[in-house]
Amino acid sequence: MQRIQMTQTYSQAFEDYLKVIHKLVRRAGRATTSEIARCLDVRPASVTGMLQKMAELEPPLVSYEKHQGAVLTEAGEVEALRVIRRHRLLELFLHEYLNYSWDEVHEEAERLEHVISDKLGARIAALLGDPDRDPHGHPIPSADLVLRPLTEFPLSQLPVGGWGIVRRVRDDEPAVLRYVGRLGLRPFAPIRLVSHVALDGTYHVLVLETGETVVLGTAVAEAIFVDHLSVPLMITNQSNAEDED
Amino acid sequence: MQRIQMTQTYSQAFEDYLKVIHKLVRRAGRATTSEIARCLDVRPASVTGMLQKMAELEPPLVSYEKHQGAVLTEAGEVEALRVIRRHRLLELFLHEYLNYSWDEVHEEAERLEHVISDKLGARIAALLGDPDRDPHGHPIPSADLVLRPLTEFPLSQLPVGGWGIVRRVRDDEPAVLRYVGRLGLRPFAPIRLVSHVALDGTYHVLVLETGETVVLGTAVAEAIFVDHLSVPLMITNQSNAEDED
DNA sequence: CCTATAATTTAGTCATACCTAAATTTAGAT
DNA sequence: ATCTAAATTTAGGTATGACTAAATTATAGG
Repeated sequence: MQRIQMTQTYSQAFEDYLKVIHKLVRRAGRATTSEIARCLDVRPASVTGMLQKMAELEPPLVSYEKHQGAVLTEAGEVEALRVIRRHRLLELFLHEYLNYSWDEVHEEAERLEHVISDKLGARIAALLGDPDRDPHGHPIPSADLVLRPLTEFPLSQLPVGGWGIVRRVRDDEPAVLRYVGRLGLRPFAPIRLVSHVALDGTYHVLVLETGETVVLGTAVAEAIFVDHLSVPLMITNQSNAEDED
Repeated sequence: MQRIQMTQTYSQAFEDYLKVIHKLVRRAGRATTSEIARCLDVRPASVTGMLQKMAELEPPLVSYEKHQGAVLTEAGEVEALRVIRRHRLLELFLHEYLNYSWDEVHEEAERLEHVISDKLGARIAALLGDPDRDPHGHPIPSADLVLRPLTEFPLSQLPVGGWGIVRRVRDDEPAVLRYVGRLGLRPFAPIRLVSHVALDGTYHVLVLETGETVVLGTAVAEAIFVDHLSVPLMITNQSNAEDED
């Protein structure tokens, strides 16, 4: 009465590579050896070795040619999305049920994502009501592994004077998350880019909900992703829609 | 602002060895190479190698001499109890919050116990109200790693005619757990050993709560642990304290 | 077009944790 | 006390997935 593992399972290392390659391919069309190495904090030579292995599995997880970087195959995409789904479900679960703040969830989920069964993933998803966003606003792939396409772009690319709504914040820097959270820059927060000082690379941002204008450096302004918001008034309070700093 | 891991951390393999050695030492005073091998489903030669490594760590986790088996050192005991606490907290958590039945929790906890942080362990313990039993009745080491001493003994050792109360059931055989659970033999269930048929090794057991007398084979009777119960009446319902089958 | 630099790959190591086969030690039966 | 069977250890090997150093390929500037 041994339980059979229906689903092929890959090493933690492979799962980490798949996640990173998925991210880099989304961002740039392909994942280069050195970018993967940087993301995983390993040496490029190690990445070359792993890409060769992943490309020679049956089925292959990546399509890889020497010096050309890698992209995910169909099978690789599926596996990557499975890991990403587990990760984001776990983040939300830790946040909702175990009192984790949004800067703490990532690190714990990084380890748990590799060991939870499909059953546990499904139970967590059910408990959370089949959610589609993690605490940082990242989309959670659906149970059938469809990932909502991303429309948002870095706050740093908002036109000066333009309104936006925060959609997500990069989750891999706890310090950034704590800082940004304290400023009220959380998913769904309406904001306006008041000005950009090219001299020192700062962005002056009005946070509608607090009425405060905050000043962000480039690193932070590039870690916050927003959508355009044409009519800011629809949201909320009285008269500060035209406040100036 | 890197987070420092205050607590020394050991490989999953070491943690598994520590758990098994802890169990065997409790049971028999020391853990032999072949018993460890059987429990972990590895070859004795592999165990020898691991015992040598664990004995030469600083601090050593086991005290080991050739051909004499191993016992845990103070440090090994602490680590073993930490893993056991995580395992049992996880089992109860899965049972209470994620709809796992008592035969499902062990397998999932086996993997999770190696990756959850102290923080997550503490949050789970708090949520559960600092429990002292897992779903199978095994004691959970306290936060300061004290393990309640065991008084219970196998049902098979109950004197014929004697009353007992189920304290715990071995958790590593899902089929046994499902079977035993269906019979009502769960922790705190009062029972009476009606008779033992030496011929075929069966035990006839009255389950007070259901009024049924069930027949158990040796394997099952040795997987159920009970304490003596002098006065069965204290517990519950009307007239079946002296029911006979 | 050619060269310097950056990116990548190859070749060879290492640690972990398992394995098999063979040698050795222990322990029980006569 | 001895011999045999069981338990244990040693020796040598494998797969993973990292590393370094050296060789190779790609690319951008002149």
